[in-house]
Amino acid sequence: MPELPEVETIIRGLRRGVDGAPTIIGQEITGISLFWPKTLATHDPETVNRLLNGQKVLAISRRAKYILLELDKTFLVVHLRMSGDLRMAPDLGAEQVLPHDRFYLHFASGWGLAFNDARKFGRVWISPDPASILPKLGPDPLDPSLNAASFHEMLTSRGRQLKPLLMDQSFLAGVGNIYSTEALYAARLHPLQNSRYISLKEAKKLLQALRDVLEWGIAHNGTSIDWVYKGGDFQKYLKAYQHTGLPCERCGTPIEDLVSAQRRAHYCPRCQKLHE
DNA sequence: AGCATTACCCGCACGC
DNA sequence: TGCGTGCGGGTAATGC
Repeated sequence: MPELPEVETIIRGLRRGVDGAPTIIGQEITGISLFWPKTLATHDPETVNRLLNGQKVLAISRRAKYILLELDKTFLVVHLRMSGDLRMAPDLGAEQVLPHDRFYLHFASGWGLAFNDARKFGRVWISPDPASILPKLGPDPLDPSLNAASFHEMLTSRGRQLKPLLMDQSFLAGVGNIYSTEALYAARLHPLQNSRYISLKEAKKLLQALRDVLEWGIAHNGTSIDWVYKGGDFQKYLKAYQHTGLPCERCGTPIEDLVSAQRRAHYCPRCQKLHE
């Protein structure tokens, strides 16, 4: 389910405990179960059991859309891709509890961490050095050290369509289709606008829009737009994403959509004009 | 040649 | 029932 707000919501739940489950922090691993072998990208199950057994979860965090579970001696790195989910559940046995459960971490407490993933795109890595697992990633839009001037420089030095550029994780890390669409709408920038001709003022507005949309999404526990992800309600506040044919909230013009880099983009043809 | 950008593709559930 | 679609990104292909 992952864009940054959904990943943040999942992490927050695991850290604080949710739906009667305890926090994941401090849980001691007693073993794993693996129902879809491709899920585990780095080792065979026997090696992983040996590597993880007896270790405790020290912390949970994220880098871009990657979830990092810090253990005593290594890291568990998780990417949920399109349809993955992580949940704490009691009494996870040797058989999967829900359809599409792919991987369990069993804890000494009797609770377990389940990795559920209908589309089988998600992956789990184990490494003492997460940086060696992660691909080249751009700055996080929520990182306060990213300022308008450097964002402007990033945009104008690239000469690419804004929509696919914002979703390029090596350019900016954590933004996907929903929140890039919403941010461009809020900033009144066309999804196909060439980034080379973005003004400083526009860059500042776009960065602020990205932050507003992401923070608002986090505050609403993410977006539950289809069967993939439940629990969030940010879909109630979307203004452009999947609004094709509906009137623009600002000017009443019907929202249109187009496809760029294999991904759909929704925009107001009147508010979001292309320019040099 | 070498870097930057784009297209294909991976399982599956869902809605028209 | 069949078919298009998709909250992602690695890798191959192509472009500059």
